[in-house]
Amino acid sequence: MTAARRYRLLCPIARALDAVGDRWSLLILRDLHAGPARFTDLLTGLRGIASNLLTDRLQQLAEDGLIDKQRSDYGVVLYALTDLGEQTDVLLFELALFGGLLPPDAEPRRPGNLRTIAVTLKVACQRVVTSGSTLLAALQVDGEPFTLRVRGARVEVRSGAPEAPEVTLKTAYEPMVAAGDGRLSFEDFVAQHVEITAHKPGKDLILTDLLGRAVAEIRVASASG
Amino acid sequence: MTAARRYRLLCPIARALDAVGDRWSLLILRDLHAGPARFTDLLTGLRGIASNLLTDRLQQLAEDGLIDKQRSDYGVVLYALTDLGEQTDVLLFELALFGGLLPPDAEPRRPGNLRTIAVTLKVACQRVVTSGSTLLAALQVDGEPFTLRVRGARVEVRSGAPEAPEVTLKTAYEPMVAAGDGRLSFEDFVAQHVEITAHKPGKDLILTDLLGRAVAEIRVASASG
DNA sequence: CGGGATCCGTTACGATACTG
DNA sequence: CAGTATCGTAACGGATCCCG
Repeated sequence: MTAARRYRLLCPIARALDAVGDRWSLLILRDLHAGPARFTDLLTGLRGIASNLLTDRLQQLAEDGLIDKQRSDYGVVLYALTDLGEQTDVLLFELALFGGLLPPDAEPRRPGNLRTIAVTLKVACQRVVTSGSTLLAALQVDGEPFTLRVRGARVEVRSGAPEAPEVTLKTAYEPMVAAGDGRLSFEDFVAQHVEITAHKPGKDLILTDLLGRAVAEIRVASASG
Repeated sequence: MTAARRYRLLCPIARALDAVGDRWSLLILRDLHAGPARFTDLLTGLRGIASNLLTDRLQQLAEDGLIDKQRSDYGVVLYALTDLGEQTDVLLFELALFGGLLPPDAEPRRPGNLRTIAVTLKVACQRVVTSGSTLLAALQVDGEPFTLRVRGARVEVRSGAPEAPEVTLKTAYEPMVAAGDGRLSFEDFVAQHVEITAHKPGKDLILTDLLGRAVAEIRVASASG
């Protein structure tokens, strides 16, 4: 956001919006919660952002200290959340919670990738995880690989497949969102749209239990307004 | 937001932003959490919004079912949150929490009124209130009257003075925000910027205890990223 | 005076094309 | 792959005007 169009108020809500309030910014942060990403990952994932706008936003977010531009040994450019940027997770989750109350678009556009699911899934699981748990799961959503890791009371959801997963879960994006919105019960979701394979005994139950309580938590939080 | 500039994605975060993501919308909702407001209340409170934009935003928010336009007996037009609109409270609180981590502007502009404080104060108190409490407090922030009411486990913060307050608290806006941001300790805030009068014995202690725990909660939530 | 509507200059956005 | 450059269009900001 250029200086001219900032609110410049003392109110912390306005202050937050001056940093993340313009178009695309929150969606860029959302996708970065799935782990560091290349320019092109973001460009395709955001489905419709112009490349010059992506450049502008990335620079702005970097200026405000929310993201970092990294260049690996072989010249690969990666954008990653800073510690400050990580702290948008709960905020994004609350946005998702509120968005779930609104009717979905009649003919929504498909994003180029599904990094979009990472924050919401992470925070939802984080809220219900029991400390001391351990889990390393491979998720495949419409064929796209993600890693869900629980260590201690800490949950992590990242783009990309894990090395030696204890359990593998395959599902599809649309039913996932429908379950989160409450348009599809968790039981029907699992029965009809989930294929799960345990590589280590019992880990399949741990995963479905975690996901079930995460979805239940979303429903409770949505209803408690 | 016109149809052309909507994201139209399935992702609930994008869905939320399609409803509340354009400029001023979240700040309008923020101010409405202080209770129903007139067009002019919003116009002055938002400090710098153009009247045509306010009209546009109010219509859009009404279309999406977040607010209601009411006309009282004497033709006074009031805008109020719907039940759906009320549910933006936690979202706005999380924005405030995140904004508190960002450096405040060097020379912030003053809003025309202080409705801005209502949501944040309400949700912060809501999070720490002990069920069964009862309190009716008159707040005066820079001379502007607010009502803080606790009934059961329900907290309400509204613009305007209460009828028969059990306690009256006078303070100023800037130190309030500083205390919320953590730039000023709660003890210093109370000692230097708060004038409190109990009209019913003990209610002053109940109020300061509530506020103290609310501020502590904000600090904990901000640090736990 | 409250509650807007209209007009107009400026800025940001969106789409496409192009480059190291 | 990671952007830059250009350009038409839509949104914003400020001011003025209008009507009950």
